[in-house]
Amino acid sequence: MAGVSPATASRALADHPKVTPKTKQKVVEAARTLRFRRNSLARDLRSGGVTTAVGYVIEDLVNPWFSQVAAGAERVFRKAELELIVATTEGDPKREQLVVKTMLERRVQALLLIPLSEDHSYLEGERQLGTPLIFVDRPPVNLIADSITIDNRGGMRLAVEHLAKHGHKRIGLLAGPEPLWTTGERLEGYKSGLSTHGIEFDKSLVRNVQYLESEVNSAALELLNVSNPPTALIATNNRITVLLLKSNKELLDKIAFVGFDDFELSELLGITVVTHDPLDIGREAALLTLERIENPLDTPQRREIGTTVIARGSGERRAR
Amino acid sequence: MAGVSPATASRALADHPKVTPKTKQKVVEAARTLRFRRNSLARDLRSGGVTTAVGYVIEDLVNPWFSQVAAGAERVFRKAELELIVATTEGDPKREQLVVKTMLERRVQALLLIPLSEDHSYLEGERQLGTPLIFVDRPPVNLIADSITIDNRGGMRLAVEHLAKHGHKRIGLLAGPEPLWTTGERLEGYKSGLSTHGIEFDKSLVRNVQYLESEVNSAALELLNVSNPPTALIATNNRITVLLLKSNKELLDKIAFVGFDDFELSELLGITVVTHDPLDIGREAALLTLERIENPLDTPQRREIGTTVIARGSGERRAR
DNA sequence: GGCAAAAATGAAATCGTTTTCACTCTCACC
DNA sequence: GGTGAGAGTGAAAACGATTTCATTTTTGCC
Repeated sequence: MAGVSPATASRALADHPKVTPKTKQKVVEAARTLRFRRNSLARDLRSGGVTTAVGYVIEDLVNPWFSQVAAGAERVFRKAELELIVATTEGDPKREQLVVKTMLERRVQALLLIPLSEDHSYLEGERQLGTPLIFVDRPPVNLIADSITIDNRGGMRLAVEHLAKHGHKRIGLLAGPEPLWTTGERLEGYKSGLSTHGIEFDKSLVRNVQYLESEVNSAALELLNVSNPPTALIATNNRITVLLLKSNKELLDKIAFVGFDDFELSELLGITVVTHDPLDIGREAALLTLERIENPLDTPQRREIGTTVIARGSGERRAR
Repeated sequence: MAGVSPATASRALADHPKVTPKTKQKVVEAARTLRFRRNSLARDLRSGGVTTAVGYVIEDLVNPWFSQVAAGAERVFRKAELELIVATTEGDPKREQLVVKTMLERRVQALLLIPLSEDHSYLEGERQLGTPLIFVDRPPVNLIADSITIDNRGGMRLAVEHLAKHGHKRIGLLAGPEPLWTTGERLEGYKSGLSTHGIEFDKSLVRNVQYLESEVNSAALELLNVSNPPTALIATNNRITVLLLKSNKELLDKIAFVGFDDFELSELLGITVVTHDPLDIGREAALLTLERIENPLDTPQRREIGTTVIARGSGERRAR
């Protein structure tokens, strides 16, 4: 329509320097009236076969923590003109593989992954091909790749220390499901914190629970009814904290309590927590991703995000 | 490597019927050892130039409401083997245009949009080209397109009715920022609800606020200090409700209160709300999208998601 | 074994853009 | 006016898969 070759048209629309203003104007005008939209598929295919997108694989979008991480990452990627393609695994390790495969076929520049499966050797090939793989919240298993995690052990040590400072020597632990890597780490941090303060680890003060109101409630009641019961309680994540609040708020008025991970309205409810900023994790993960895109051959890194205690009342009650 | 032509290789990997099991095996094997990954860019380009992805443009990922909607949509799209590409506008209408353009260049099958801008005529061309455009939570302006919204007016009428049933005749309203379409709708619903119950609309009982704790607090205090003060209060969205709780929980113990939109821990706090399920919105939006992909020429629809009252105590206090 | 039909495979075009290379044209300078 | 440099443009290849059409191979049957 502008009476020029596709080559010139392409150059005109790409702001190429070697094109007469007159020609350019003709092309731009024709493009507008034809409602021309450049096809990125063809464009990306031609120029190296890599899209300007980054994949982000998560368990599920309903959990605000995941979307906060996504938000933090997105803000960084946006500046680098990278888009986010999101896919969920729905807690199914098999789906993880499928979803990852689709992402890679889509030729994303990099892949952020909150892993589920217990073995990531299936990604070894991809790693060798040079696609940056960034593990978020949990490290890779049987694979060498970059990862960003929370300082789970350190955070838990902080929680124990906080309670110890307020005179507690019997500290109960409501922990999440066992197989989770983070649960294990936090348990280790708990033990390490106890030993630092000369408190002996007592297995009867630890309960692993599923995320059900009833189960959390009964586990908490059991914990408080052992002989020589705890004077303080720690929950290893915010889901447990919230379930505990829903099922048995009064219980938390009687003892000292510290939760791991913050949650909305925690301030209003006066719940002391050890926490971190999910946006930070996303941001750091994205920054690491950009570095790895830049230098794909550098040694993979393992970075940790620090945690802090926010005192709001529940964790500052002194031991009897 | 398998000693066959690209044509045969393609057929073998695509489970084409006309390919010998033996050849297929050779190809599959070669693909594995070469770590072959099909390039969707090329594939999609060849087959019509449309990706198997749907764009989702939102204001920001931090707000759980948006990600819940995304989750609802994702679940439907997953079954249709469509992926979600997410981009945020960060509250900038100009960015909306940019982001939408990028999505369309990426050749998404459809575009879900929680619109920000006040004029969507810029999408008219796209609509004519047949790309399904689905507006979520707010309808399009100056454009005919599909939309899914909450029944804002109906919900607000429910809230008023609920309070009226408990004897309230003076009902205050803490409303969000004026320019928002939803705010306007909810205000209309409030007025309509009042008139149904023979209560006269009193402008002095309505306050528009920005999302700041201090502003919400002072607006609430002002409302309760007018002559002949309200005995009940409605907040037009959960952000206001939460800010009110944070700034002045005691205030809500004194009067009847109904919030619009639910929020985490509302149950624990005993806050009565008019609500809907964001997952529903996402689901419906996705279903509508699939329909439109199927029949691009059908007349655009405007669907509404219903609301219900959940009584939890705060809204059932009787008027003095 | 020969022949026709059916099945399997390959050659080549295609999707829409970018880019290299070659070509033409303009312009400055001698 | 001729020469050469440089700017602007076009022709054509390329990206990696799919698909049509033609060709080759296999199969079934007499």
